[in-house]
Amino acid sequence: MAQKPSIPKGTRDFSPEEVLRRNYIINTLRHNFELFGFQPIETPSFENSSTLMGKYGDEGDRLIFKILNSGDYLNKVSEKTYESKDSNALTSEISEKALRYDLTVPFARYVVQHQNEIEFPFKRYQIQPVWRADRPQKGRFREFFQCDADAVGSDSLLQEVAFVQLYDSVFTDLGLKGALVKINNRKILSGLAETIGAADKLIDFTVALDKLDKIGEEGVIKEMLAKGITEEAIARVKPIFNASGSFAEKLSLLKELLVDSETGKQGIEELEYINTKIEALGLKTVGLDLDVTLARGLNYYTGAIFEVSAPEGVKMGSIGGGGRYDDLTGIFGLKNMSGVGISFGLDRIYLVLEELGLFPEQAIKGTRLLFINFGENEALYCLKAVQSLREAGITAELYPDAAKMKKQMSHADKRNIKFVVLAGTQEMEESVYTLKDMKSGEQHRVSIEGLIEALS
RNA sequence: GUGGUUGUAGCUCAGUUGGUUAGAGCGCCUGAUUGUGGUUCAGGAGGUCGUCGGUUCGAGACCGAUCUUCCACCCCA
Repeated sequence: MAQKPSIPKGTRDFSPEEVLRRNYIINTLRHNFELFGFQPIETPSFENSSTLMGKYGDEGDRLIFKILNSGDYLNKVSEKTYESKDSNALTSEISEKALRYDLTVPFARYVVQHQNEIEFPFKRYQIQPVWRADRPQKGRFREFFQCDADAVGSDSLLQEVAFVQLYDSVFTDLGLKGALVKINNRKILSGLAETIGAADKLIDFTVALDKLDKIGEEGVIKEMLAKGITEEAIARVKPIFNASGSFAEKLSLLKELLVDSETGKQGIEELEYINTKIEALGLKTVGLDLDVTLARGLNYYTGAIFEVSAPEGVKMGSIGGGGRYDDLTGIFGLKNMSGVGISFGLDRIYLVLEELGLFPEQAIKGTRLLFINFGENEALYCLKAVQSLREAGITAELYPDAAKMKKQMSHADKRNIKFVVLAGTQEMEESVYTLKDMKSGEQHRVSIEGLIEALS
């Protein structure tokens, strides 16, 4: 037997229906990105390893797909490296290119490389696949699309405000109600760590805090203790574990806690500014909420942190996220370039829309009209009508072979084509077409104009 | 990367303590029906039981390795 074909772990094929649905989401995103003044760019699917390595932490480096050098790469490895069997050392000698891990670092590289051509502030969007050598599970793949919008070269908090509006606009267009934009600020997290005397354990502190909704208060406390944060310190931040109420109420709780922290107070001011503006402008679909426990993993966020959660009742994690990073381009030598950006999780939005039945039928329709093929002469007669229909913007096609009627009709049925036309010698003599509605089974004879009218 | 889980027809799955020729439903093909699809009826094709190795007189079943599926952790969209 022939070898059973397969695709690599964590990758997927997409059927026509799936591609149409994905395109519907992508088109909605693209439309809104452009509406907000973002410009499209694209970057290569693989970069020099040096561009990517070390930007995502040790864990990230492990998850980057490396591309093997061409030629007799092993022959060029130094004896010392070869004999040491040190994977990391060997990797850098046999691989100098790697698949894109996200869109943010390539964007930073792009900005630095093209800084003299770019007009700042620069707002770009980018919708491309990225790759991670992760172990896949539900909603997590080794190849997936990121849909990013970032703005660099402006410190203004109005950018943050615009991103909240962008989320609102996109989810309004997609008809997805109940999504919640959660916002926090890295400075508040720093302030909290500072206030409790754990400034040196900021990362451990935030990682533990981020798990609150997953492992609960006890779990978080346990993890913090394990990381060496004292009981007194934990007791001081305990009020935020079950902070509730309005945005303003949570802010006032933070104000009390962070009264001695300059950094913390600055974070509060920023959140207050964003919230005030959003309240004045109003949101159509999404909600905006302050979530003090929001502490997304990426180390480079310095200000606002965003995360969008799916509507309640849908078993899905975040469907988007982002934040402000003050010095992303610094690693490539361009200082003082603040950026802020968000990302939409295409695959997860797809799963949510599917679960809630929110894909509009018109967005995913295929061919609407199939002409049955009775032979050479009849086919030509049909193609004339096909041509006219296509000129009128109606998707129509002729079955390519004069196959059995049953086969052709069944083909239309399986492809979910709503109408078929039967045109044989009788119809040709009278210059008409027999149009059949596949759902009702009704059929009648009409002219070309009649066809166009019926399908319009 | 750690721990667990899964793999039998195109798809979803049965398959008894290891014992002839491995089954079902759906789908597919042919016919009933030479200008009418879906429904119905009759017939038919399709399997190296993920792969490699081991135990055994005998393996779909037991053991090992490997790949794959899904889940939890780590991390993340």
